[in-house]
Amino acid sequence: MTTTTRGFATIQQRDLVNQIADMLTEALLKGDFAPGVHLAEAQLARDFGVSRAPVREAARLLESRGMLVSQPRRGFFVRTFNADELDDVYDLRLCLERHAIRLLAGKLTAGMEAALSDQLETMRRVARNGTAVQQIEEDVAFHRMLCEFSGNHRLVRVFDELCHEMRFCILLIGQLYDDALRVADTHEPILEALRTRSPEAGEAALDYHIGVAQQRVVEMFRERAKG
Amino acid sequence: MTTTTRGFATIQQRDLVNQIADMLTEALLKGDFAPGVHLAEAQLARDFGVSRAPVREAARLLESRGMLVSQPRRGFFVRTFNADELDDVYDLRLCLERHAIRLLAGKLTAGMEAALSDQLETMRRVARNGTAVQQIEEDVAFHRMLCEFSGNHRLVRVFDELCHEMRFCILLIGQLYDDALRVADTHEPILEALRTRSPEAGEAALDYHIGVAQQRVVEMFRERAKG
DNA sequence: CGACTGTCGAGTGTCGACAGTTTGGAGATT
DNA sequence: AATCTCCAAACTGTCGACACTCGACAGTCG
Repeated sequence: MTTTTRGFATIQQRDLVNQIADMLTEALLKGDFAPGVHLAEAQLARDFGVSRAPVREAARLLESRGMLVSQPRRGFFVRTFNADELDDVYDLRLCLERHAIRLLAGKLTAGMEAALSDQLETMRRVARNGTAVQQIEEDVAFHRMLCEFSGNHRLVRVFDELCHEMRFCILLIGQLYDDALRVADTHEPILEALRTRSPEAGEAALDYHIGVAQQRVVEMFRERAKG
Repeated sequence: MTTTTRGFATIQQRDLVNQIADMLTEALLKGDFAPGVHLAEAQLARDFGVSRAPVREAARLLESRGMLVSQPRRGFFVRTFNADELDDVYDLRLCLERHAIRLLAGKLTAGMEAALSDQLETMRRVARNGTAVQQIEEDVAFHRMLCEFSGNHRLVRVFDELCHEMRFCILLIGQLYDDALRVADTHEPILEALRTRSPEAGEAALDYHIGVAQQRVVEMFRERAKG
């Protein structure tokens, strides 16, 4: 959080574009728009009570995040995913996190370890009494920490992009965690491997953890496409 | 090239936004704008002879590609790179290509091998009589093929983004290849390793090849920042 | 009956304009 | 001389409007 010299939080210059982008994102994740449907600028502008200009820019933003696609002279459409694309996303995500773990294993500090441990505790807490969305967010936050602690900021940016897409697909499926507490526990081996400072052990733990999730999510997604 | 049933090339619907984005990209890569300088929409609009709307959208596009950054109420600025950021880009690029090689080693077809071999030949040709820009493009094309043949389309997209940034930095440095022919030759071991279908050998060849480039480019970039 | 053509509504691409903000400098003050 | 204040110019964010394009539907001709 950026702060002024007096310690006040700076007033967020949340212009219309970002507000609209956030609202659209939320609507997309809530499933208000079916994949593939056309988003008319003028209609959205009326809905939000603004002109088309900021709507266009917000849509472009979401396009760059892979949530919308545009066709010349036809406008914006909600991004459609197929199971293969989702599989690619998970594959790439694993690639990134493996790399992050490899980097991280060589320079894990006590502070990082504590932060990861805390995050795991948070996951367990929301697993007991939290919404599905919260559970997903805290899960993502753990993995994001791994990326952050790797020290490669560019990697984090790509990870964030992939997360947007995974979230999109997961919430499209409906529900993911039948036993959130058990899912939270499966992160323990990753942290355990990191404590041994062994890149190989870390990669192995990740391979298993993400591999299971990938298989499960992609499978559910493939089923949903059929039914 | 898409064609109609009679063989006509489809008319490119190149709207202003894409044209402007391309021209801006070219100008940035040519070094017409120093890193960090402010790009005024109205001025660009006058230069291009259009209104501000398409200029804004083009700028947003370049922002999403990481070539510009924007600040609320202040507008767009040419992205500045420091050596550490460039190092991150190369680090991530190696991560991606290692993954691509790993995937590719298991399913290399004769067609893929021939394509890579051809591309290597093209590199040698432009190394003898081609511009520095051509040499870089053909070099990138070889590595892009590796990503494409991996079968993970999402990976290719990220690779393309990283390439934009690397190109930006490399052309900022001025020149890269003192001996382009030798550089082209250093790709041979990668192809050779792939022929043995060994993921480990492929990764090792890549590690060396990209490691050398990374060290060299980042070093040159760091020097330039000082002088 | 089928294929082509003209028309119409919806929607995007682009433009010029206005309001509020930021910036840089002239002038005043210490 | 250095710093502060205030103002004007420049710039961004947003808006409403217009022209052109696309897709659909009805009508026409073979």
